Amino acid sequence: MSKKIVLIDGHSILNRAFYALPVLTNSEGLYTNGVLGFLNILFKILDEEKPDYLTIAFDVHQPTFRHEMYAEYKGTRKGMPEELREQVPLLKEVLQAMKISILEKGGYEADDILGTLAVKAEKEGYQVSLVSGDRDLLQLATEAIRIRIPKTKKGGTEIENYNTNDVVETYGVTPIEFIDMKALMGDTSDNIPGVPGIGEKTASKIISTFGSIENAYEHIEEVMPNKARESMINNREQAYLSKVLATIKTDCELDYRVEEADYQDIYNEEAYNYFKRLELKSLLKRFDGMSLSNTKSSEKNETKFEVITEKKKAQETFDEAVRTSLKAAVGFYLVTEGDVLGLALSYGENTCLFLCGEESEDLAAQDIAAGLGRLFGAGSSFATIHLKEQLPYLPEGTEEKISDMAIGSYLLNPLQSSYECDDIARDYLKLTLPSQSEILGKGSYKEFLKLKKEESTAFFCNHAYTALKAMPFILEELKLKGMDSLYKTIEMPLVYTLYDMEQRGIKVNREELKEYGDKLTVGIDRLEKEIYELSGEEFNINSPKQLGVILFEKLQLPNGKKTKTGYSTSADVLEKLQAEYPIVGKILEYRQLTKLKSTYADGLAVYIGTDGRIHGKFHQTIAATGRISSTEPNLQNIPIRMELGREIRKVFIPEEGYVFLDADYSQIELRVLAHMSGDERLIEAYKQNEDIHRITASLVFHTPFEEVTSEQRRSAKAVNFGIVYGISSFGLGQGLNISKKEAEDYINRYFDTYPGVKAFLDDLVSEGKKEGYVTTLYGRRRPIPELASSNFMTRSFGERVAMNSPIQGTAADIIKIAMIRVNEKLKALKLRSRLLLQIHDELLIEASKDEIEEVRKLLQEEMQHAADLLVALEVDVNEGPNWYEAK
DNA sequence: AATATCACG
DNA sequence: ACGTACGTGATATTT
Repeated sequence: MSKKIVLIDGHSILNRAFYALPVLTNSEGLYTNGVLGFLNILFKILDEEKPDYLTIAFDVHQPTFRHEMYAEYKGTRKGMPEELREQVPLLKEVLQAMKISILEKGGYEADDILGTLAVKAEKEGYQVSLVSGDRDLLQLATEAIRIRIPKTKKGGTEIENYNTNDVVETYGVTPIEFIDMKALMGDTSDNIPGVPGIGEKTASKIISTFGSIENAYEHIEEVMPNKARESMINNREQAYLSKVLATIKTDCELDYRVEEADYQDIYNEEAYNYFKRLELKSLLKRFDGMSLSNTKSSEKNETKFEVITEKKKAQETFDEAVRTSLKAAVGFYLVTEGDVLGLALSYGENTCLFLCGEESEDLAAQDIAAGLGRLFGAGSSFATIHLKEQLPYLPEGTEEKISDMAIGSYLLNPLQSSYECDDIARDYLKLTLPSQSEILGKGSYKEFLKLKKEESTAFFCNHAYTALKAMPFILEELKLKGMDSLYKTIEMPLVYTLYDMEQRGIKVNREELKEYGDKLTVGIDRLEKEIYELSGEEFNINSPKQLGVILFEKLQLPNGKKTKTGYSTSADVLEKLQAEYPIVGKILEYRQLTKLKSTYADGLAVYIGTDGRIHGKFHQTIAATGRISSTEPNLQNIPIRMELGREIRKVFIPEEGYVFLDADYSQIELRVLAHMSGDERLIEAYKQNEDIHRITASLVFHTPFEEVTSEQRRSAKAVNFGIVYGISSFGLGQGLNISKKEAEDYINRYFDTYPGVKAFLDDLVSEGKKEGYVTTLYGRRRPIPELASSNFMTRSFGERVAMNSPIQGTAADIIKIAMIRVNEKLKALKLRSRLLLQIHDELLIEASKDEIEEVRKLLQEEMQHAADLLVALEVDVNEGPNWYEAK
């Protein structure tokens, strides 16, 4: 293997890092977010590549014509903010302390320095990684030079990699041709004029056809389309100039020798002191082994993974795993894609991967199934990740034996955006693993196993390995935080419930859905004509930008108020104009219809499977409050509020011989509030078993119950909602369309009426501020970092979250308990009726006609008694031949 | 990839 | 004075 060198574009990465992270300072007031982000990326790359050499290049800020133009251009928008500027020297100091080779030279840009170094290193036989945030460098990609572009995705950084082929795949041109392509399309931020009228698509087409600008001019009469050809003819000079500007120099005069760029001693005392002073706490653990040895300690225990494709060897390994499972936990991960492709196992000190199917002639999926049967028969403690996806291939009866580390780490911190293996390894094992998209990209597991055997097997083994190693820490932490019961009795059993629901799916009448869509199309066409008529021209009504111009400029409608990047055309703005301007009503109606058509009529149709059912997915680790979410498609936002939309529920139907039973909690969140706050009057109000909004209105407005007007009731209802959302006078005013002052008055009256609620909400906020998190009745936590913010808006948001999360979260806990019990009970009683959907406070059951009464009772019972609160939970059950009728 | 809008609880 | 209701996901348009 040839030696590796990593070259980093210092300014570009620092810049990316700075904008990716929220502002962060140490206690001295030094800004550190850019430095922190830079170091995170640096360490990620070092851990991943373990290169032999490393250099970081900076351009010196003053010189070159090209650069001045750039500064000026940026100056017109926003210069480098002070917070970032001061981190440049700071970063250099830190890197110097780490004894990392830094290269900067006046007169050259970082691109040119990097280009020169990369080409030089390649010539000398090195494998080169060029790290930058800038796509310009793609022109340098070769087999030996890999361009790496870190992207700041939610939840961490991911790195896009480009060798020659990757550039071709992404842009349709070779790296060399990329220069010409860029020269044609131009780049304002680099001050490359390009050829007017040619964008990315056209440029790619021209260059992939002709190979270069020069050749394109030689055959200029063949260049298509006409517009591009003419523009090229008229801008010949500019095209050639652009090419010069776009070309990165590879022949800078640099006094640089690769051998001097080795980095031996990055974890030294001076560096440690810098990290400590900057309070880069998450990075400090990297210095743990410092005093023991100063040499390359990043060469940690490289776990060895074994790949098994022989039946005999597999049997023996299963034997060993079974023996281990009798006294210790075993980590596993089933690799599936339609079928089982393999199984990763981790036990004791051994981690291995069985491959079956196409990857092994000897080992079949049945062999793995048999092995799994033996293993789960013997052992009692297993750890994995994403259990729900593996359940189709696991034996029965694994409940209570398997832990899912993604579920556990979600409970420990529900704010993360993903709970993949690499996230968990980073958080609990301080291990840097490549993410799926980094090594796999967008390909399938099958391709992945074929093309990148070594990386893919390591990837799968890491799942089993990480599950085994991280699970004890996660379980311990859950216990410490009082969430072990939540985990064991709610979240893990729910995995199986959701799996059942996904498998069952819900039947949809395809023909009727089609008819519904056609009906919408008729209405859309009619409205479209009418709108064009009224506005005097044709335009794209779906474009808020174009619509804004038509309404507020051409037609001069008043109130072009709400802006951000133009006029707001949102429903609440338009509704206020509706009465006076007929076109506005048409637009609102048009919006409604197109929404129904695209999202529901057309959108749902593509998910109907061969069995005539839609098998949506339910996600358990998304919502910060503990709710479940639904995708592909989202079955939790099927229209109901408007009649026309509601109609679509008629296409959701039960199987022959079945009916739908729909059960929903009545005001579960308000009841939870009554319980948690212990407010006596609110509890009393519920005991009366009367319309709660009317009671509230009666109390708040000091009006006899019978005399409450519908207006008063509406206001009281809005206040009740507001309370649950984390009340604010502004928000309530918005919701009720009244002034902030009036809203404030309502809120005060409400709190006078229910003083216990006020005290409870105040307590939640102060608890959140003190502890950094709030909890539900079942111990589920929601951290609220916003409460510590000095920014008023951010902090206010945190306060509302502190008031809302325990209520919404407790309601979520309760219905989860109900779901598990309902599902279990139906199965235990051997009933054919089954749970299909959960919509936050509602369960939809497909009930066999001969079981209706039994199931109705069961639903009532289980849902009502899922929690024992100070106020009774009320459940309404409805029956119907489709979802529309059952609600 | 981000923004605007709107569907639900 | 600040400028917002809480929690999601899908689609179309624009950058």
